[in-house]
Formats: sequence, structure tokens, C-alpha cells
Amino acid sequence: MGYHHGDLRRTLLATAAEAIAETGPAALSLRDLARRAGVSHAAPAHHFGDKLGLLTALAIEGYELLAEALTAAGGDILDAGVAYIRFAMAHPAHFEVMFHPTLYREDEIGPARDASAAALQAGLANRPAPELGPDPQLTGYAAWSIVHGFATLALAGNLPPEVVADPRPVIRLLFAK
Amino acid sequence: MGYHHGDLRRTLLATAAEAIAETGPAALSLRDLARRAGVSHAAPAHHFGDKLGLLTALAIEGYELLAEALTAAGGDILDAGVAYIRFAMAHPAHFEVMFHPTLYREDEIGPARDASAAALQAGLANRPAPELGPDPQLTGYAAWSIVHGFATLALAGNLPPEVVADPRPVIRLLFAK
DNA sequence: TGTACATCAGTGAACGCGCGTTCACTGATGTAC
DNA sequence: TGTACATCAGTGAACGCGCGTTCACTGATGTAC
Repeated sequence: MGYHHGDLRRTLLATAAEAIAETGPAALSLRDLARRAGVSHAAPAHHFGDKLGLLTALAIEGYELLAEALTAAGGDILDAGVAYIRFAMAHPAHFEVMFHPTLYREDEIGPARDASAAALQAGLANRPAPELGPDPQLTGYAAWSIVHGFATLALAGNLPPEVVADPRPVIRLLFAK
Repeated sequence: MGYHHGDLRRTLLATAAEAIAETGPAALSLRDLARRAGVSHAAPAHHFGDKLGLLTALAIEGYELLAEALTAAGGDILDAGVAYIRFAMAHPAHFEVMFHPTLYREDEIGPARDASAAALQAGLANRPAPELGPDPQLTGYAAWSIVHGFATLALAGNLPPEVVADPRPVIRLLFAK
């Protein structure tokens, strides 16, 4: 690998995600990131300006990945819920950062975030009406809460592996008794 | 306030919670904490050793407060759920730290944590059996997920105020359709 | 009631370190002619 | 095909700063006699 890295921005994002997954966003420094990526300590500033810029880029990437995953899951809320949880487990650093708005510049992530929200709502709309209860919007918040809570608790090690392995039965409890 | 503060440990914990609620656990330093508390920069180390020690103490206090709140809510899971969410909103810093085990020494918080878990389970046990479904334990995880997710999303500003104001209708969706 | 002494909470100066930021630079790549 | 030049990605030395940690200290409190 010569003087020009070629795809340093991408590499830095991936390395940052790795580092954050290991030790949390608190411990991340641009110098440490550069060290991990095997690049001079001033290089990250070149691409992201500062740590806030880096984490903003990470959050945007996260929302894009989430929107993709939700869309790929198809139109069912159960599948979307499972996809949401799988996304969190597969990209813990992105997930962590996304939901801590103090870590990044919130005003820059609007579009990416809206795409995720739309994808999640689409899944809900496809359920048969009686299952959505008298207030479908409220059911939407309940669905979001349960999958988000499940993901968060799973990431923190608060759920047994066999429950994490298949989140479907837990999510289903919200829709059918 | 003379040479001996009298209750510096308590003050430091409260000040730390304030600082963390403002800027997150990442930005907290022992020196900044001392500054906020109006005390010499070496004082915090006297009580907590290091940042990990401080956050461990905060997590323990958090689990104790949560256990209290859940117990005070009485034996119903709906009330316990509301209490869980209220606790998170009232003590965002404690809540934040408690569920990020990389921030503290996990092996020191066992008893406080168990008390919380027991209080939450007690609420579940009091529901009529049919509502708990075929697998009460799974229902327990669902209940925990939904209130935990609700609290997390509310803290990150992802739920509209009128929904946050009364979480009961959302939680109820899990138990009765 | 008064003195001596032990204990301990908090002080403040000193240190070394990793950090972010700046800036003149160098090497690689692409484009114009 | 070959040369000149602009652009830009990444370098590396230098800086000032806030941090954690150490340590001899000082002031307050409690207890023994």
C-alpha cells in the first residue's frame, strides 16, 4: 500500500466501528484510529475534520445500512423487527452511535434517518388492520420499543443466547396473544 | 463549607450524574468533576480511585434506585413498567451507565443488580396466568424489552412528548389487544 | 474541662503522557497539449 | 507518445492543553486520659 491509500475514508469508518465495538465511543481518539489503520495521525482529520465529523459519518452510514436491511426484509413487520435486531447485533458500533445524538451533528443525518423511519413504517402498514389495534400509530411505537429494547438488552448481555438467537417469538407476543 | 466537605462522596456522585446527563459519559473527567463540585482536582480519586470506580459506584446507586422504584410501584407489571420508564427519565445518567457494562467493573454490582431483577419479576408474577401466555418467561423478556426500548427511545428524543407523558397505553398493548 | 494524639479528608505543586490542531511538505494521480 | 502542470491525499514535526497520578502537606474531627 503506497502513499495514496485509495480508500482511506472507508477504511477509517470500518476501523472506527471496530474500535468502538471493542471499547465504546468514549475511548476513541483520532490518533488511536490512525494507529489502528496504520496511517499517519493527521490523516483522519483530512477526511472527517474532527471526532464529531467521524461519528456523524458513522451515524449516517448506520441509518443507511438500517434502511437497507429493513427494506430487504420485505413488507412484514415481524421480519422487519428481526432485521432491526440483526442489524444492531451485526453493527453494534453504528447502532450505539446512532442513538446517542450527543455524539454527532444531528442536523446532518436527516435524510438517512428518514429513510429508516419510512422503511420501518412500511412494514407496519402491511399487517392486517385488526392486529394494529385501535391506534396503529401507538402500535408502531410499541413495535419500535420492543425491538429496540430487545436489541439494546441483547447487546448489553442481558438476554440469554437462546432468546437472542430467535427474537421472533418475543416480537410476536405484541401482535397475537 | 470548610476544609472537610462532610459528604463529598454523595456530592460527587450527584455532580457526576449531572455532568453525564449533559454531555455523556465520554466527556466526563475526574478533573472536570472536581471543578464542578468546587473541590481540589485530587479529591475524587480519594473516594473512587479512578473513573471506572466512580462509574461503578454510579451504576450500583442506579440499580438500588431502580429496585426501590420498582418495589414502590407495587405488584403490578403495568405500574412496574411505568416506574421503570420514569426511573430512566429521572436518572438518565444512571440509566445510561447501568446498561453500558464496558463503563464500569461489572463484577462489583451483582447484588444491586439482582435486587432490580427480582423486583421486576415480582411484578410479572402478579398478572393473571392467561395474560402471560404459554411461556411466562418469554413474556417477561418481552415486557422488559418494551419498557427498556421505550425508555431508551424517549431519552434519545425519538418519541413524541404526548406518548412519553403516559407510557401506559403502549405497555398495555403487550398484555391485552 | 483540658490537653495530646491518631486518623482521615482534602490540598496543591509537580510530573509525564496522549490528545487535537496546525502547517509546510512530498508523493501519486489525472489532465492538457 | 511525451512533457508540464494542477490537484489532492497523506506525512511528520511542532505546539499547547487537559488529563491522571503521585506525594508531602495541612486542616478538621474524634478519642483517650
